[in-house]
Amino acid sequence: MNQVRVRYAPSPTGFAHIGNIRTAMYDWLLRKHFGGSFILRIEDTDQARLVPGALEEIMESLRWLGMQWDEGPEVGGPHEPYFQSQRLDLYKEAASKLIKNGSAYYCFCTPDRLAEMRKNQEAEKKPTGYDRKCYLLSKEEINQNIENGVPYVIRFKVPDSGTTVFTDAVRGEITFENKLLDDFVILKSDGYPTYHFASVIDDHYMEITHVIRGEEWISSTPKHMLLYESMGWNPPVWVHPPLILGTDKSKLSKRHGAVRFLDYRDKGFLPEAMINFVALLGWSPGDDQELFTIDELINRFDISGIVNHPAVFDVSKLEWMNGVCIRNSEPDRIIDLCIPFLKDAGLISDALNDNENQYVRTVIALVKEKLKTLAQVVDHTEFFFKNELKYDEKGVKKWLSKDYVPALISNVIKHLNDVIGFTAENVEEAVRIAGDELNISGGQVIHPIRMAVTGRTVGPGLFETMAVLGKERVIVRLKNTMNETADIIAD
RNA sequence: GGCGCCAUGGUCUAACGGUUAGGAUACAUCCCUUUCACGGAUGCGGCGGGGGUUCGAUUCCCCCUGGCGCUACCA
Repeated sequence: MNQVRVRYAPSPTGFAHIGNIRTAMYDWLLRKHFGGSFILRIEDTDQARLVPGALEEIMESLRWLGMQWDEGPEVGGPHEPYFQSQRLDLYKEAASKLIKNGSAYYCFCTPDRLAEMRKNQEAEKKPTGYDRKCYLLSKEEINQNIENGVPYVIRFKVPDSGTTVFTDAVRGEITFENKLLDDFVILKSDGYPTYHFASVIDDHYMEITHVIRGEEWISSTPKHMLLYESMGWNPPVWVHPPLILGTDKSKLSKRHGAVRFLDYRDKGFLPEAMINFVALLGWSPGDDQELFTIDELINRFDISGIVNHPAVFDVSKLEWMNGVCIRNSEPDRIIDLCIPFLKDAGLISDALNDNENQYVRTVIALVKEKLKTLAQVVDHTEFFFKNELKYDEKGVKKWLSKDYVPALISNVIKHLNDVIGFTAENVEEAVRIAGDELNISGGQVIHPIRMAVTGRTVGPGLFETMAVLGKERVIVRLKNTMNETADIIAD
């Protein structure tokens, strides 16, 4: 394939979600694979629904993933402006061309009449659609209305018969009966174009080669085809990836929890994991590989691999993949990314001195391999930062209620006191000797000690943990344990 | 209601007429291990139904069913 020109054309009426971003991702992958241009175009034609901050968030999502656009806001390009609200003249000009060649007409019907009409159609179980009242208006009536300042829209005149056929790159040929299509509005009474119109005009002028957009647009594509035909233009390649569904199998939306794409960043997912996972929601390389670097993805991505059936978004596989990415990452990177989570949780202060910083980094490194998300670092490391332990009740009952435990703890304390150089090796030796002296072996020593020192049954290696915590804290915790867990044991 | 798209284990998917229907995830068990995680092994679990076409259908065609989408002066 030659160079491609693809566009991601969000409307800033809400926050970017998984589905939106996947579309952008396919645009970007195609652009990276074949070369060309990835264009970001803002479809801000619905002035009533604009959401402040939405555009910033969309751009932030793309930037976080490293999917920089070649043309668009902030970077400009040969087809400026990239905001539809700044291209109104273009649409007006195109609309009057369509009026001139008989493909479109003025409509002065009020919203009330339209609603009434639709209500009646529904009551009669008839297909809804504009009844073409204004199509029959005479030139005089039209001019009169315009002179009188009657608000109007411009509608596209859909052919009464025949079919409109187009080829979707993932599903093949799709046919629609023209008579079932509505005379849709192309220019609204506020002078703004509708999506259908603006996107066609812009895609043409911006020389878009592939329109990639969600499957929900298939039903609108015949309208777009008709528009291209009336303008005398060639349509782009249509690519409609399948929808991404929530676990209830409906189109992913607000009620499915994390709608904001950036929520995944905030929960501690890595960008490469998101790219890897989301790319696979609706695309398959054709073989069994499913762990990809971004370069591999670029290399292997192809429209022919886009599947034609919807995918349910299941976070558990994403978590697995994110864990893989975390483990494959350099420790320093993960540590840097984890620190903000610890700060947000109040476990560490905003300004760390060198010693504290070193301690934090050591602690995070200890649990890196266990993390599925960066946010989990908080739970995994809490006992390294807080001296009041949250004792795991089951663990206390299982390991601290045994008769030998108090004596064991005392003996461990005694030997630990003598340790010079509180390293994992030295600590292990001391603990093991303490156990041996009382004829208590292996797990019977380690589990109670872990409970006493961390409050938990699971964690990093016990001796490393103790070495990192340091002699003082370990001994204090050992001394306090029996007191602090007495209630639980008695219960 | 009309129109359109889709249909392989719970989930993501492979298979382009002939396979014991493959992989991943999740779950379970076991091994490894001081625990957890990782890793290794094993197990559980699938072609929505009915007609055709064919020597032979998961695969091609039709019908049904089911799911989803669209049906705005929203995108």
